Amino acid sequence: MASAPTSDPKLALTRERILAEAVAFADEHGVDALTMRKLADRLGAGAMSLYTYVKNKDDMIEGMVDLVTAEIELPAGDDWRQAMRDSARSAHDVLLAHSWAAHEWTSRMPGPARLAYMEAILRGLSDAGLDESLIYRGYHAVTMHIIGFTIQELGYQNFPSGEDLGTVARNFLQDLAAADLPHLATHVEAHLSDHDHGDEFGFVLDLILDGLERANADG
Amino acid sequence: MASAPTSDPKLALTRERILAEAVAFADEHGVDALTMRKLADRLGAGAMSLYTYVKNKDDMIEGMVDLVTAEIELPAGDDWRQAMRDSARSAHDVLLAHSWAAHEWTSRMPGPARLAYMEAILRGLSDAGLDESLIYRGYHAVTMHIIGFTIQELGYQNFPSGEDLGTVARNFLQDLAAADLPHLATHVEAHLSDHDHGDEFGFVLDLILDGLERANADG
DNA sequence: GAGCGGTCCCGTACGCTGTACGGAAGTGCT
DNA sequence: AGCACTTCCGTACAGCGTACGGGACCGCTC
Repeated sequence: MASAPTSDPKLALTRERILAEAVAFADEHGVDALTMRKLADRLGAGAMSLYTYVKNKDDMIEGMVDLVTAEIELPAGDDWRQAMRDSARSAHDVLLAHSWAAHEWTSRMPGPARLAYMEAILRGLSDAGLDESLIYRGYHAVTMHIIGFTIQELGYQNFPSGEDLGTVARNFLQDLAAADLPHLATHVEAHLSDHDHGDEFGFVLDLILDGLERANADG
Repeated sequence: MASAPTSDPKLALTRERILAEAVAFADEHGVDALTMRKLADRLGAGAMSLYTYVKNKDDMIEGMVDLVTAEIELPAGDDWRQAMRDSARSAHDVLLAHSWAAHEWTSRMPGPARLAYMEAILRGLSDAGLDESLIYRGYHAVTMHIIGFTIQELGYQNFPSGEDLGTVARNFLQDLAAADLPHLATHVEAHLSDHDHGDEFGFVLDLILDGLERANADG
């Protein structure tokens, strides 16, 4: 058996492995279901062993968010609007894929990957030739849109599970009819109807980018 | 002692009183610190007594969000843009005042007050004469902005407490200088400088409303 | 008065959480 | 062989949400 290190039957514990497994777990079962004991089980380790690599659970989730952030494509290329759109879309995709991440993103300190992401967005706006005040505002407008839109989108997924969304929504519609909420009923119907409203995420993003460009031209 | 009902020294328990006290507690200490036992103590009651009026903690928080939502001024008046702006500003103020609420808002089913709020926003956009598709998209754009912007704003308040924001940010700036993040450093400096960037919330909202009006004219 | 059904309240208990602490096991170095 | 160091984890504790069953009081009806 030669010289068997601790990692013969099971891999050695590392911060990276812990964070990756934690992300996988949260993707499958949600962050709320993520506990140190269950995560340790999955890693074939004891709960307390994790604390060698992770200060505490908060620190771990911070690391998880940063790991996810690293998946996002940064804006790149000559056409700043296209670069911005592509990156925003990538962020949107990533945050949808890790549906717990958007919520955590908004309530935690940024790690290195997120700082790099912030820097890249700001550089993108700067490259666009916006003046300083518009860079400042544009940054908030764009990131707000990415996070806000995604969170809103995900909100509808959290609704009473068990039954599928369509059934739930249809029941919901009946309640709406009973109450006196005609516009809301129409809106929910629009959500249910298959006919496409097109690329909503991009639509609002373009509203913002158009507005920034226009303000820059005027200013 | 005449006929002393149960509510002589302390008020009787009601759902309204529980929710109101829970909101007050969350305002003071945050939702995370809110536990059934501590809330019951504040109400001069036992923890399990609350469950007569509240299905469980989730149901209670749903009720809290709805109570807070009821504070928001609904859009009203002939000028739809001004009505929309006023209501959005009111929502922003309310959600800032109850800094835990925006997060809970996005992950829970709407109660009656929130349904009424949604209906009112949709009616406002409908009154503006937008076509159906733009009402659909405009609704999401506007609500996304209100929630997203507020959450983002609040994010900066959650950062390591104890020291004041200025000190923390200045330390943070030094780290940024060490790393190679010049645009981000500039941005943080802009946050720290007192010189006003004006009404950012309204700026982005106007970007969106302008865009909607323009799209409606074009479409 | 006595008895009774109903409402309101809560003490106790259970399973689960994050994590402090102290010790065990294995490594490389002298 | 002995020692310092790292890596790992068993145990324990305080605090959580809440199921369950019982007690205290109300307004009734006889």
